[in-house]
Amino acid sequence: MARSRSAEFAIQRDTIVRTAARLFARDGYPATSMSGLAEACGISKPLLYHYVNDKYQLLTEITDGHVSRLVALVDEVAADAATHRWAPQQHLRQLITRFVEEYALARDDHGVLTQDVKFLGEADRARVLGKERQVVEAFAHCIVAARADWQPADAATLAKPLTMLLFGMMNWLFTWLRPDGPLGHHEMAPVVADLFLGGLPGVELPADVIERCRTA
Amino acid sequence: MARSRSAEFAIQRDTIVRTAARLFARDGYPATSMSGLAEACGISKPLLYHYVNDKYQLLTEITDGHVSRLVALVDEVAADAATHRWAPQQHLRQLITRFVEEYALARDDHGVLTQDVKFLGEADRARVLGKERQVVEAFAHCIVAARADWQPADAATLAKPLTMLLFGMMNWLFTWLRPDGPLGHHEMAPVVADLFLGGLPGVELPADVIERCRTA
DNA sequence: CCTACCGATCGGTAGG
DNA sequence: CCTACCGATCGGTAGG
Repeated sequence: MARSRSAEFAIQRDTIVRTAARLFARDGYPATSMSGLAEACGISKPLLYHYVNDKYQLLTEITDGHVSRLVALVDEVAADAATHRWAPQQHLRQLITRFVEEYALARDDHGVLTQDVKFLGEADRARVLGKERQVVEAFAHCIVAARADWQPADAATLAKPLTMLLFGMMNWLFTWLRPDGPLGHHEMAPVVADLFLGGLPGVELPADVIERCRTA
Repeated sequence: MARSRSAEFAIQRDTIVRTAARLFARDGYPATSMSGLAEACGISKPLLYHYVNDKYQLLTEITDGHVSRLVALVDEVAADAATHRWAPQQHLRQLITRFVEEYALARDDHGVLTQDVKFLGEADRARVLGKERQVVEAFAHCIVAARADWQPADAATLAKPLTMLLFGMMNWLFTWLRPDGPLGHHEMAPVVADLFLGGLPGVELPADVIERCRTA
């Protein structure tokens, strides 16, 4: 059965969005031209504008689509954790593994998310950052559960910063990990988990810093 | 005593380079216009071009200047380590502290280095990445020394990736740490060191992965 | 002849 | 679905 016109349209459009993500990730949003994108897609510029409204629409679609999948991934892993009654450490390890896997699959989209979110307008940026915050909170909640010795003030001060250190490792991964290198993301995910879970029990802040943050 | 004309020139020029770093870090190199830079400096565009040859010169100066200070910083800390006969763990902790301190002082420059190095020409990029590699190797050397149990193949496989995880945490720090927040980089540097040094002893890769990387 | 600097505009190219 | 264009703005420089 032949595909309908709208199915053909959706396929061609998706190719364009994938190509745009690749170029945005490589050159950055402002340095990517729509002519260059048309050329990379093997189509004319007017035809490109048959599939997309404007350059900005590509940016919102790539960033919002990716961060929405990350929010869904957090929920998926939480469901698995409930089913299997995972300890917080195992839950966090699974979050790390699944996120590194997703980042590898959506390498370009993730590059655009970390690099070009600043070019979103205020409303779109707020929506994307809101979803990022949901993801961060899921990780932070898991980290707090893994540190049963923390007082509420310790958790309030340290959970988010430690989460961001973890995201620093994961987000930075794909800036240096070569896809054709001997070590892939599949080998690195457990290393990230081992390093973070191994270091987590020993992290603490001086009591006066905790107190200052609590009253700030 | 009045400053000489060339001293006035150097001061005004430095102000321009600092402002360019701030705008590049905020908006990215391609999205920053020379008209906007001139306006931010409170001077006309022709006067801006009296101080700098072109836009690209600003990018090379900011990135190369910053990474050169990082290379010097590595040597400084190595000298301190030799003087005080620091253990590798203490040496690494000091590297982390001093680097986080330098990143905080040169926040804009570091943002430009991590974000806009791709807009350098081939020769300039090679020079900057070469200096980055020097810095990475100093950290990696320290990490290997801190893991006395490693065989040469373990060190060859794990040292660079672990170094990059550490740089991921440090480089990502200033994307989320608010300068006016209750927690500053001064409090976060020991947290980064505790987390990394606490997790380092427990990190390992399966023997077959080490073997595959050794023969790759 | 040098420096410091302005108002105006250059050749090209961006998104659309 | 292409050629031919636009309003604007880019990086960089002219004359005075």
